[in-house]
Amino acid sequence: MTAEDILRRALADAARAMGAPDDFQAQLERPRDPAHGDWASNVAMNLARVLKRKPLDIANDVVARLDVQQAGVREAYVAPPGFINFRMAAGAEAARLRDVIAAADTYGRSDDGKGEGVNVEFVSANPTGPLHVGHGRQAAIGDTVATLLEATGWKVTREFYYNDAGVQIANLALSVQARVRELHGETSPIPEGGYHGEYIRDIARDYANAHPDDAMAGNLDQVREFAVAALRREQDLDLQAFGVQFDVYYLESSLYTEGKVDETVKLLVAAGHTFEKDGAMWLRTTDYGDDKDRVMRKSDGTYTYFLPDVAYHVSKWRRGFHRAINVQGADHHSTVTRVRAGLQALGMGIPEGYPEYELHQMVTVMRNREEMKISKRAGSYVTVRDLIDEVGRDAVRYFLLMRKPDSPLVFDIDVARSQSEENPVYYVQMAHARVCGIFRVGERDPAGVTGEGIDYTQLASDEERELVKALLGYPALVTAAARTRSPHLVTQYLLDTARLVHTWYHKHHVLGEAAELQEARLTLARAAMVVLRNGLALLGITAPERM
RNA sequence: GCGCCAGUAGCUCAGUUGGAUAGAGCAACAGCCUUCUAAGCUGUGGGUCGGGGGUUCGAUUCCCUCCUGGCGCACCA
Repeated sequence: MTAEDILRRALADAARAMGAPDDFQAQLERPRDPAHGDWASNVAMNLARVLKRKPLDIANDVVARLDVQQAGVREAYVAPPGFINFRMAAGAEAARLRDVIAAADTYGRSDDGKGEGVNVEFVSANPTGPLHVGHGRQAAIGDTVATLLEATGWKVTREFYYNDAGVQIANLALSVQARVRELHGETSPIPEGGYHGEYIRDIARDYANAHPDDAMAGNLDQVREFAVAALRREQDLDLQAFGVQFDVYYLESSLYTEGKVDETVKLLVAAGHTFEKDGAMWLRTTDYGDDKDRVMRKSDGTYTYFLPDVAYHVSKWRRGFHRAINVQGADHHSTVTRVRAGLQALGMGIPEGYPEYELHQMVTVMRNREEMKISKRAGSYVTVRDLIDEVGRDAVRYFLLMRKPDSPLVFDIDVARSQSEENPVYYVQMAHARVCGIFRVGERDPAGVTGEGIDYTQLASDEERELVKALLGYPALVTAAARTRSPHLVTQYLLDTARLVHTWYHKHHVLGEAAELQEARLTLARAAMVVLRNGLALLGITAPERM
């Protein structure tokens, strides 16, 4: 049990002894200002109302009841308006660096999820072109959320949903057809809603070579299959370059071929939430919070996109995922209510909040202080590949994760490619490399530094105490980031921790100090290495040992 | 018009279930390389947390309202 746990329990026990409710939870936090101690609690203020007493009096009573020597507390005192502050004994916190080092790669992991399954769906691009920056943001967020969940004890399935059955795919086929005909000197316009990127010409050329018998690309089914396969391959390469791997690729077309769409319609009709109007079949989504009812089968007999979406989520549920997270662009937020309404209408016992959505705002790419909108290959948008080629995978991932998903993101290529202090990803990696450098220069094997037999009171400076606190706070950070699905908390944490490492490194020398001090500092360096490495690993970013 | 998201330092953004004097990076200015990586460090200046109400011991955080910006409001996906 950590000092934090002991304190929390002691506070809650004292509070209950004074009349607090049985389920009372004591809050404990790291004060922003070190002058307020190493830990602080506001239990007295929270209890003031219930106990009908002044916070200061309560605080004093609580302190009088505490016996927290075992947690390493040197001093507990009260500060107005009723905070209880704790100061830890010298070396008491640093001694836990031993645990950090012992846990190594597993430091920060927990069993929050208790091994339960969760499906994380992201990217889910239509196979109609290379992945764009928005997909990149989604890939980075989705992959990292998945990793965070794995790190906190969930059994994660990464899933990619291919919309390979809609109107857009038909347009893709027609676009390729037009380019094939162009190869033979025909002027054949790209249809309305078609695709103009250079990659369409590549596919057309490949198709012509592969199917000389179909010179004018008259076999649209064949063209479509060819084009979809080509683009799926291309997207796979994009994802591979970005370091993202999926467990399941789910094809929208399979929902039709396996009869799941028809089945869903039947279930919805049977459940009594549908009606016919103007030759179309509607779902009464207003029963579930939508502002208007939605067409599910158009008057021409085809389905609107949201019906297969509902069928798809039924599939997730039936595959045993009682938790599903969809990472999508915020421009799709209107689907949230609809899909959930469809699932509710089925009356299958699927919870109201299923699936969860993690919606992210748009990405704009800047270069030379101007918005960059075109890519050579894709034409009308910047691709993930463009970015990776320009600034490298690590920087792309880090930059796309820096902001909380709710914020629009500005990707500044000039900053991302600069190898200087203004680039946060290098700043963090550099902190790791510097610490590694100590071991290299000192010809010490990091694995030999276990933290055993160390005099932790040696780590007494402000810089060391702050760094120790940051390193010890890592597991809580991972838990919080996973629970709130917030990768940006990790980038923020790494930046903060890297700063503490750099400051410490600059101010305190390790090699050549008196033996006890040197060993204590090596232990701190080793622990910092572990945390930076693990944190970067969560983001899918490398932790170089030298730069 | 309706819905969702945002509005915090010159710029880009954090701010954990409401806590103590609101933070970081960049930019600006002034310093630091015979010392484990200067891809680094130190210091300085910089704020009506969009406006106005409310809840409370306490609000950037919760509620209401208004303003501004982005996105979405199809028998498109």
